[in-house]
Amino acid sequence: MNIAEVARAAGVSNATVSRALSGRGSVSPATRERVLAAADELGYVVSQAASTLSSGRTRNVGIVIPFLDRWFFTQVLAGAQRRLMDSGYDVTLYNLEGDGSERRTVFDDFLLRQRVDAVIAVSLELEENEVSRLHELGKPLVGVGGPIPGVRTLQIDDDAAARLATEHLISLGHTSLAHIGGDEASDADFHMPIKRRRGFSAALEAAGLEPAGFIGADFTLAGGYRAAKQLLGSPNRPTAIFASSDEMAFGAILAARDLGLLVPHDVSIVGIDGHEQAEFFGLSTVAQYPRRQGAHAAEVLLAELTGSEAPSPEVPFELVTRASTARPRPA
Amino acid sequence: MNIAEVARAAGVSNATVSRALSGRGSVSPATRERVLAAADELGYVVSQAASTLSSGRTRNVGIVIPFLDRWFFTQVLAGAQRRLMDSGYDVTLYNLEGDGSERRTVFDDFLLRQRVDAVIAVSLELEENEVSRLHELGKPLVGVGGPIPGVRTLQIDDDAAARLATEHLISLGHTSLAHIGGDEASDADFHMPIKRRRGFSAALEAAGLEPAGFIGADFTLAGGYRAAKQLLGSPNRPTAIFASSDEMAFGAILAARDLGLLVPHDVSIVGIDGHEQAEFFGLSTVAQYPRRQGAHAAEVLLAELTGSEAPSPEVPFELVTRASTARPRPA
DNA sequence: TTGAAAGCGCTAACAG
DNA sequence: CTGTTAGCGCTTTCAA
Repeated sequence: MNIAEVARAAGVSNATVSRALSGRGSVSPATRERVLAAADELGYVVSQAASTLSSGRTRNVGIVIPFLDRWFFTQVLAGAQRRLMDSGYDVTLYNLEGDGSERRTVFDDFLLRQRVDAVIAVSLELEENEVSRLHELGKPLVGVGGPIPGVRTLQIDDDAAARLATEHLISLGHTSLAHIGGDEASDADFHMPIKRRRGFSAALEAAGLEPAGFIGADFTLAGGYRAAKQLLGSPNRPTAIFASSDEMAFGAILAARDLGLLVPHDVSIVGIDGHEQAEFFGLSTVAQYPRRQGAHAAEVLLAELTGSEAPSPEVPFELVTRASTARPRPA
Repeated sequence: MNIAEVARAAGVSNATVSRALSGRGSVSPATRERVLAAADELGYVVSQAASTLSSGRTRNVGIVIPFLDRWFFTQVLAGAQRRLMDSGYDVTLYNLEGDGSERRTVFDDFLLRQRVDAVIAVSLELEENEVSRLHELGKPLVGVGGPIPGVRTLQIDDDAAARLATEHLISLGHTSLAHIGGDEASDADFHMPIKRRRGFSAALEAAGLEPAGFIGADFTLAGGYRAAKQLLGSPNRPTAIFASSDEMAFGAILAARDLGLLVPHDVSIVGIDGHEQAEFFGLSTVAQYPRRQGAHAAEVLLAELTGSEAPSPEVPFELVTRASTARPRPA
């Protein structure tokens, strides 16, 4: 089943079938109608390989991701995949987790094997030559969740988001605030932890307050738990904790409970993310929308691929207040 | 940069380069050496499209998945992707979550567009004609996490796993056991909930016990929480709960705590999955290894594609005992 | 073991 | 608006 058979059935040339089916070039409505009918009847679908070979377009986008088991990443992936599929694009997934050897493979072999039209890099710090090679090949590249030098990137303003979370606590009247943030090890994340910590500090400073503590941990429930245990177990424990991610914040909530502390009565806790379980935990958080970020990234790429003007990448975030934050208990 | 340039550089024909690089057909060691050197030097990689068009092979496997935000699925995906990448295969991700309209698109357009050599279906009940169309196209198909009629599938023996979990509780001396399982809505899962419930019942029956309760919920933390609250809030609450998934079990643990019950002192809780957070929660569970299941699935496909004998799909599971289960408190 | 040559199925100039 | 035609780059007979 190939284009020729459709052409024969519709009584036109191969080229016309190609035009009618792809939408490139003009075809009279009547002819298009006939072609579509014939193609449908015969159950014809273009051969991806032939089309690619001839046109240079693959209708395939590569998504490179550092892990698969973090909520943020899968959300971005899902959002991007969905948006791309809606436009008839396939998504090839490159999961870099592991020893790092696959990273070179991905770049040297896969991306260069002309398998993709464009690339989305999620929370990944690309090396300069990785970026430039993609550029040379004319492949649009957009980052999500971390800035890549010279590359359009979608990410929330981490500094501002952290400030928002902190100011929320301050506005409630807290004066003893601690922060649970990323440790040095979380470097796949472009200093994101540092920016959030900076936002925290800035908000405190603006209010004339001193930080009541900082503990680095990894971005997991267990990490948040351990850090919070430490913070809340100390003699002069803070009355409020800002955690750099919701998963950490969940851990902090559990730690507080295990210490017999009531949230928010004894300690207020706020996170960043808008994780789907935040509602369950009653967690106040600065929500970001990774799914939309993924979809936006896809749109930017799609626009670049079709030569239209790329949409301006707005990356909204907002405070969602739930039961985990309240005024501090009067001393 | 194409095969011809490499051929020229190595002083051989295109055909020989193709043979040397693909390993199909015989080439003298010396020649192969020269070809590889030339290709490497020139930074040549075969054009996927041209190769596919000419050979009919895509070196691409489609993975179809119902959601992206469930631990089990992403683990399977990661395992399969990794194994396939190691063998030089790409993975195209089809995420079916949504209204179901994309399901037809995926089958009608994407899979038939000759974009994949094989398909892995994760926890997806395929319709008969979907299966047969893949068959007609000669595309190997393997399922993970749910049986598809007429298709090789990797999945744990749900009945046996549930029995194992239940017997663990019984062997500790519990006589009042309840079950939190999937509700009717979880139908993407091939009656898996039903099989697990059956295993639970069978184990009780074999021990001459009556079930102390069953509540259906969805496979989430919140679902498990609500169900456990109900179970544990009742006047004659069970001393042990078997939850169909670890996430549900986490919810049950939190529910117990919120009710002021001690785990395992007042109530023992066991799950199924071997979720990465099970350790944090101290959850006893019947661990399965979805990552390995994904890798196995990939191996089966790879074997079928190369014509070698497919490995026998072993799908192990085992009881991992932690702090959430213990003897019932003497009455 | 190696080379010559015929496609694989589609797209995009170009001509009309 | 439509047809003709020349590739796209590789694989695979078939011969040598």
